[in-house]
Amino acid sequence: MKKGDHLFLVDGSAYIFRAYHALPPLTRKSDGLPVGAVSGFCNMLWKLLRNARDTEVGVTPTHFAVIFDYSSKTFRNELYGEYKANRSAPPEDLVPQFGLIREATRAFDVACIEQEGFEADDIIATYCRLACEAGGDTTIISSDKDLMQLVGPTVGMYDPMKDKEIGVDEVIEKFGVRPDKMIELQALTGDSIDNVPGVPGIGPKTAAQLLEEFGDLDTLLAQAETIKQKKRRENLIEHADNARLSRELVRLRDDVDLELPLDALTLSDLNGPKLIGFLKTMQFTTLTKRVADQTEADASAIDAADVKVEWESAHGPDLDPGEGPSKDDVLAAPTEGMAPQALAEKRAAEIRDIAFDHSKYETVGTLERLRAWIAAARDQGHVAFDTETDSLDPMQAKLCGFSLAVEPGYACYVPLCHREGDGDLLGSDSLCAGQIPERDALSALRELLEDPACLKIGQNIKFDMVVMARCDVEGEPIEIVNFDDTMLISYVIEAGRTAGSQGGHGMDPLADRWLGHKPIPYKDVCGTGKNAVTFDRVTMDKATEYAAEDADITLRLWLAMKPRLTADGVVSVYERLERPLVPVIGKMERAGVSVDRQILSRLSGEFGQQAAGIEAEIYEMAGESFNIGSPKQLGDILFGRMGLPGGSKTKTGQWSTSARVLEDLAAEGHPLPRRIVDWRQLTKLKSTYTDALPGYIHPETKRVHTSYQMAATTTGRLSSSEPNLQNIPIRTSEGRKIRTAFIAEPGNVLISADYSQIELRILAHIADIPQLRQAFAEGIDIHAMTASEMFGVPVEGMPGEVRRRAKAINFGIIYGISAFGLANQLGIERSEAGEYIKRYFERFPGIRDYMDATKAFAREHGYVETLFGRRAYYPDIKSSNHSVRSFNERAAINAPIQGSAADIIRRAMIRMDGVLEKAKLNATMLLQVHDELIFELPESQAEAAIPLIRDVMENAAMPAVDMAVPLQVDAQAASNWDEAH
DNA sequence: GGATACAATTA
DNA sequence: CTAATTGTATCCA
Repeated sequence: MKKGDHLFLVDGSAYIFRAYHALPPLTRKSDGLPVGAVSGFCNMLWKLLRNARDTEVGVTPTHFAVIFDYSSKTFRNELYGEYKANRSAPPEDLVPQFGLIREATRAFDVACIEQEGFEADDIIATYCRLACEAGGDTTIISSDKDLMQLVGPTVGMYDPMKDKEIGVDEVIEKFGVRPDKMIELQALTGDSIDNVPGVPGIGPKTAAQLLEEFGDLDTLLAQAETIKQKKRRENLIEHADNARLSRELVRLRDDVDLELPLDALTLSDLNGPKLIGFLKTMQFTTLTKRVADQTEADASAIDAADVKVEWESAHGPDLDPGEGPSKDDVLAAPTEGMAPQALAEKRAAEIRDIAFDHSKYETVGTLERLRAWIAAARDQGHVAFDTETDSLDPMQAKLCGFSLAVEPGYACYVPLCHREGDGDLLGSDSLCAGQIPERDALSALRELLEDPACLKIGQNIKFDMVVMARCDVEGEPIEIVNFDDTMLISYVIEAGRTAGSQGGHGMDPLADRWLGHKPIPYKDVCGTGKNAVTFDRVTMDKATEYAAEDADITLRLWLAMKPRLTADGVVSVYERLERPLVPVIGKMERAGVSVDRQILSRLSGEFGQQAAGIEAEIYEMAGESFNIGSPKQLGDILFGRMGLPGGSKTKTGQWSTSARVLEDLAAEGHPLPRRIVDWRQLTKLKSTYTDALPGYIHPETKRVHTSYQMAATTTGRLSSSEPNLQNIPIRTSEGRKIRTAFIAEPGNVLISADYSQIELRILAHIADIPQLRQAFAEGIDIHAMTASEMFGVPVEGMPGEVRRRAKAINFGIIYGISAFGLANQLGIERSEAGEYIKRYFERFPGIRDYMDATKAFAREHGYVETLFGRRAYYPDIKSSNHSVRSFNERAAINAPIQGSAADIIRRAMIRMDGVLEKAKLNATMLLQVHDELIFELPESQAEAAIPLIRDVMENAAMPAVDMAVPLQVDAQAASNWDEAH
């Protein structure tokens, strides 16, 4: 470096925090990766490097470096252990941006500097000194007051956000002292964010005045007795040592042993293609264009770079609590942007105020108009999309039309195959006029749906995805690439908050809650009962009002709700546990499972015959015939006419005829109740499974396609319906037979892989219970271990009954145990159950601590969290009604355990396809049953697939959560589900 | 036909 | 004692 050269030093870490807080949240279009701070950083670097002459800095750099903090552990912590101890962990959507900003620096071909044991400020100070000695000038890109001590004749500062230079005069204007006195000024004022003590009661104004009066800090402290103000005098005397310590903490070191010499910072020519590759990866279209223009590169010829994003690495540079925003940064933010919470509220309120006007919706009848709408959508970068079909089952549904919304109030409906005429008389109905030929409309639509640069917003978009995938007009299924789902956003921000009467995450309740709007009821459009018609028979005017409104509402909901993800710190739950799962589950639903009709029909016959036999026996014993399926009639017979002793009663005052009660009666020697239980079991198996399942076999695929609900439970579990394949019998030998009807295609096998004791393992991890952790680490029988701890019985030769009780207690713990419930489960007295619980807590005090802590957390915050940050709300946990409150407490204790297990298997499912594909295995994931995954694949590949599947599942928590307990997965292959499990 | 009660099935 | 769905009976409009 020589005279006339100019060094730019960017305070990278400070900039990251400042940009994060000052700029509105921005996420990458294709995958929701948070990139707001990265974008701000890139724009700033570009400006500094290319337009330097135009800015007020007025100079062009010859040397350039971006400097980051490496870790919060520096020599200052040895001086003062509490230094920066107040700082909290950075927000979750900032974490992935730390690494990206370093990548950005490299893409700009600028030195990227961080050094262990030193703060960025010390490195900056050292380069400043070296540049000064070489006769060059320096500009520090920062507005941090900690750096102002370096300002002098050859060193200036520049605030890139306010586009403002800070020189000697500006420092004096702001703080009332010359830059070389900044150290002493800060020594007096201290800094609550960095936890620099200072002297109490002294702020910047007083400090400047004192330094002016006494000249320097040592003189001031030596002559402190002469100060008139009593409090100030006492504080200065009492905290003199703190002031001296603070001076050492704020003084920057300019003697860092640099890894990179000053001359290595010489600015090289910009590598346009490299930078463009990075910017394309980030999808910063405006800046990409600008860089391409300036460097005369052809952006379209450059591929997006392969940038690694580590959302989850919990350790490493920038990530320990040492790096919260400094006070200056936080104060600077509100003038330039808004806090995420305020922004979310403002946005929601603005959207709510926009009125609905159904008359403005357009019916699109020509390809030109459709193209115009699609162009508007692409121009905007996002569009709400909704399909209209003739069925709620996406595997049956035929597409009738679709709607788009580009801005609130601007929406259209594109009818595709609306018909008119009398459908009952063959051939008398015909396609309505004014519709685009379906093929043309769909190929235009494909362009939009498959364009990764345009975000498609749906309400339960999995439905639309399955419908569109089945619309393979050109032989290729239509994909929806790059999407958001308002149902899932709602689920992530308010699971549990809106349960019950308020009505969950469907469009109608969401529109009511967020927009104060009641959508046109479906009944008003299609009628009800036997007058109901399918959507393709609705007149196009009515269809447009209804369908376009749906897209309009979806768009508004997205605008109103999306910012809440950032405000609540749950972006990663949505992006890592919900959104990527949508196509995975869509694929499973489309795959379906093969069910053997013959086996079911044979079983149905068997069950029917047995039930009929038992029915006759029952009438014989009862002395009359009655409706066994009616609990009311049954109760009258048993407890009225036959005079048996009743057990418990139901909440309506009826005698209970539950299996529990009937089994107790059977144990007392009455033969009839036993037969009732048998009859009920058989009729249940027949009606719910063997009779109903064949009706779900799809006419074309010949397979059964369940529907998974992603937003149905409070805890994060999926649910399955139509048919529910998550409650196929397994407990009894009769029931198990039903599983033999779930088969692989000829030449294929089914693999069932299930987690062993996942919830107890999660409990052992969360509550950190040494005995449980050890037992799982050693792979020993967990229920026997519990029994042994509690009852002092050795595991060897333990009676089955003892282990059974311990097992019930272990389950009870996961369910937020109560003496009442445990007594019920084990059929013992409540007092005895209470004794068990007491003894359990004595042996495992950590469990009680976990339960108390969880309840306290839920009461304070109104929600609990899983290991992965998913929230479950329990608004009634403060209820004055004891049973309501207790119920909520138990649910709140259970939710982090059940929910963490649900999160883990979701993670496994999301990763699974990629791993199997990479290993060239043609395995299809078919079903999920909470802790189990079912696959179908060629028999020859089963041996190779099993270890792979186990590996993905066992390591699914990593790297986000490093479990203290290993996860264990058992997997087997067989030709049917019964043998595979 | 729609809502509710009760009993069954699963993890 | 946690989380779900389904089928039948029953009551009500």
